Amino acid sequence: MSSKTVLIVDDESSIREMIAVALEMADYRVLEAENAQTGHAMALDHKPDLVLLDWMMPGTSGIELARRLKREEATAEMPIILLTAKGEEDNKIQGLEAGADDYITKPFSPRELVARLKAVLRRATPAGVEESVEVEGLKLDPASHRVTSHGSALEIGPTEYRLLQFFMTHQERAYTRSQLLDQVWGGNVYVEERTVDVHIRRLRKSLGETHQHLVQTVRGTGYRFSTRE
Amino acid sequence: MSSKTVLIVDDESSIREMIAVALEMADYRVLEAENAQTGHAMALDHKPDLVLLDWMMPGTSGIELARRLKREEATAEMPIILLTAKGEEDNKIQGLEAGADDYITKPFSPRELVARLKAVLRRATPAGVEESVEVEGLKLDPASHRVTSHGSALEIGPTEYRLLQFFMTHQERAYTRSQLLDQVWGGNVYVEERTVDVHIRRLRKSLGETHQHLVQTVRGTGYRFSTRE
DNA sequence: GCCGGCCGTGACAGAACCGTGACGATTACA
DNA sequence: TGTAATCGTCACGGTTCTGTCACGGCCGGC
Repeated sequence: MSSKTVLIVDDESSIREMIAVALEMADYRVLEAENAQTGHAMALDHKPDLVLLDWMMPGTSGIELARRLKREEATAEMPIILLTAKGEEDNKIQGLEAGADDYITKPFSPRELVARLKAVLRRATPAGVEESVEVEGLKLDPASHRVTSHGSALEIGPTEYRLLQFFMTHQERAYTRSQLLDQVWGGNVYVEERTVDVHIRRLRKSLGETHQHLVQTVRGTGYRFSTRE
Repeated sequence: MSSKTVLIVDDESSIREMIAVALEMADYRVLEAENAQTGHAMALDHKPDLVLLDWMMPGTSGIELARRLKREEATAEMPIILLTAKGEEDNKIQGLEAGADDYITKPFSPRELVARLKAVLRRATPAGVEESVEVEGLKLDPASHRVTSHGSALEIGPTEYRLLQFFMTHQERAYTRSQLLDQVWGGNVYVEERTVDVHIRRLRKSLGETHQHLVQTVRGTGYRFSTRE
């Protein structure tokens, strides 16, 4: 579950700070810019998953930046949430016409912010239609989030599920513990490499006698999922 | 999933335009009329699945048109959403009495509009289009808005009903709390994810011993409705 | 056959996750 | 206008999952 990156563009550092704290607590990566120019540059540079834009800023205004971002190919798909001071309700339509995806009126609670931000991200990321995979009667179906062995359900924990999913979509190739941590646990976590071994063990146990030969140890390297020997 | 047709009746072309864009992005077909007369004609002519009506218009007002549409056989089943300027909250009751299915205050975000429009379509689709669903003696009948277990009625709240309906029409698939909030609550609401858990609980309680195994927890992910396992 | 490194395995404590009852607020209804 | 129903949130507790460790077996090289 790789965390998303959010770019905050606001001239008041105290506001930026508040938002940043709230977002970091909700496990988002945060970038900050204090004016439209640097904001624009950072949007191009870091490709954040979402941009939080203050309406009123010295120099180029938020809405102007919003228009610019929507106009450019590289950033057009980037969801934008506009922040505005209370009592400027009329701007709402103007803001949304500029291409903003949502519009939050100050003052707002951090929780509201996070909730609306989630909603916007949810919409912006269409659920990937993942295909189910089957190998020797072992079937993993992402839609129902189920693993079956010749039709009967297997008990399997969340991490084992992800591990198996990764393996089944990347068969016949050896991965180091480090690579598996990256791919299955998600990059920026600090976890002992030996932990992989433990989950491999648990996965094998879940797979049972029938299928555990599919998860193979590559001594000195890591593990591999393969139907061949 | 053939896309639905929405008729917009508003005298301001900029508003019509904004709404049209939003709806087209959400994959609806859009018809526009700039006054009640042509709106009325188009409603009869094209039989849209829903009508968006501005309250204040020169000549015949939106609410008047709403009443007329509800009075005539051919258009009585047609869901209507009224649009009104802010600060005219009092009209709400009047509007709903006239037969409108929902009531949106300007300014509104396209997102909000689409969400509420979906909600209205979901619950107000003319009888006959929505089939009743039955699974293991548990039957949900949209026409009578009733849930029965082997013939005897079940007590079930509005939200639980919608939740169950969604589940029964989307079986064998796991949904995250976030997705359920989108689908059942409507995308623009700001509600804690754990709230889903509580309603799942209430739904299970309503279903009773007999059927609660159908609502399954997918640990680490969300919930699923399934007859298997 | 000996040895060092590598890996399987069981145990464990802390964290994460989910079910559940309760509560205040709002809404619907009589 | 009062009463009931429903909603969203919270806090508590049980259960499951996770990451780590330690022990010991296994393997390969010499």
